[in-house]
Amino acid sequence: MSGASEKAYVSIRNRLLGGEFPAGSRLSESELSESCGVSRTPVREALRRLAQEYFVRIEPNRGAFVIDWSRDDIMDMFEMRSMMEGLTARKAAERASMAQIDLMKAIIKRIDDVAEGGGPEMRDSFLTLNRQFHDTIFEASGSPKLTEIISRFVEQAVIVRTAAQYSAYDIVRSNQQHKELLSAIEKRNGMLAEIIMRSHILTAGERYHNNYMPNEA
Amino acid sequence: MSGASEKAYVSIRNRLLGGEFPAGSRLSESELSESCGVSRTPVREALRRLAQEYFVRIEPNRGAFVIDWSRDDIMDMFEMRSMMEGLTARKAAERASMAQIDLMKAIIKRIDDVAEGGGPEMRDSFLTLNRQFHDTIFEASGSPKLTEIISRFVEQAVIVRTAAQYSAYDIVRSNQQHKELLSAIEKRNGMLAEIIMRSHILTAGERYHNNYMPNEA
DNA sequence: CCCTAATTGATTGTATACAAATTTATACCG
DNA sequence: CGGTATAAATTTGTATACAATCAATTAGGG
Repeated sequence: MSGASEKAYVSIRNRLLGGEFPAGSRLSESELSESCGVSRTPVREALRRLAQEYFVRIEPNRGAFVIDWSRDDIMDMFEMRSMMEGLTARKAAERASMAQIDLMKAIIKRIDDVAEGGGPEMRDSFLTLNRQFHDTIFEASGSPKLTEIISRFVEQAVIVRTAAQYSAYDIVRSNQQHKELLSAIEKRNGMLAEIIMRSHILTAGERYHNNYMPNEA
Repeated sequence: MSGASEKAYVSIRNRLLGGEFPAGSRLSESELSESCGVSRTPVREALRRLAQEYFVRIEPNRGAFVIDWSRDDIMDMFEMRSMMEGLTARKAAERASMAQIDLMKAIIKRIDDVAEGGGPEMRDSFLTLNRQFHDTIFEASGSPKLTEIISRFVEQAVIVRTAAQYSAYDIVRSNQQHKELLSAIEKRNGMLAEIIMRSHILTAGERYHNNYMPNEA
């Protein structure tokens, strides 16, 4: 997956996220091949990968088309993600090691620092740390296969696209939920951890809904 | 995806399900290309597709390896599936049309007939009808994108592999749960429908666990 | 004798050429 | 003028040839 294939994948994916291709439009292999500077073979591979991540839909003998996501679709994805990550949180509460709990504590502290410090790179730092926190939960759940499937889901078009631009206040609020979640995990209260995680994801969905779709479109 | 690519996919998938390739073993593109009667190009495409369905894992520059699933992994998958299909059942209870409810009724009736009739094709008929029933729930949930994602999940290696060989008694029992589920949907009781569906899937998981892994392996 | 390094062999990754299918354009008929 | 059928052009699908990477083996040095 490295070399030309990866190059094509990154290029097309970035352009899709940048909104260069309108929803429903068709992606020509030849054109992509030219603009990516690789041959059609790795372009085809990249398109299949993007289809797996629901960026595009491939119709046999017709090509790749940019997938359109409705508001309802996106909220459904948040709901699904809330269930999936809720499940891992419950398992993490049952199985997390002390080292993993300490790591989560450290990440939470760093997120607080980031929110307090502010600055232009605040959001990027938060996204990275937030990702690390959730990955640690995955790790602590002790279900590698399950975790891989959910990670793949989180990599999907919608989820990636909805990586919201949090304000400092939003970050503090989100991190408060992290603290509550960690507390539940420390107490080995799986059910509580699950509910808190679901709430955590669903409130993120609500925030997205309010921020990015204030009016009917 | 038709033609040579589909041919390679079906061939490799069947052989994987038939246990021809041991877990962890490496799949050579050249050998598959030869045995499938197509060139390496569609074989590579088929392997990527099988990687998406978690039949194999592809390591860059190293090839495709048959994935091994532990008992815990499989039970995790049932748990995940129970949540996913529970979600669609809840939505179906809120949105199902009369025509869809009637269709489910008809399918339930046909499953009862199949169980009563017995015969050698009983299990195949049940699997088909059972699939139709669950697909109707998906359809009735009114969330096409969500449904597509879940359908893809159900197509995965583990789920397909665990399509258990039900006895006539098991079929009757499973169909009883279908009836309870449909009753909840008719009453527009989403929460009840969700719980019944989750129970339905999890009991299937238990049955698999008991039937196929009676002893520690 | 063991460990390291280079070379050989084999396998995956990429590019290109060709085949098949679809879309578009055009000519013909009603 | 509209509709259908045919034909050309474009695009995807497949096969093959070549390049790059990785595994194994062998040669060399300690």
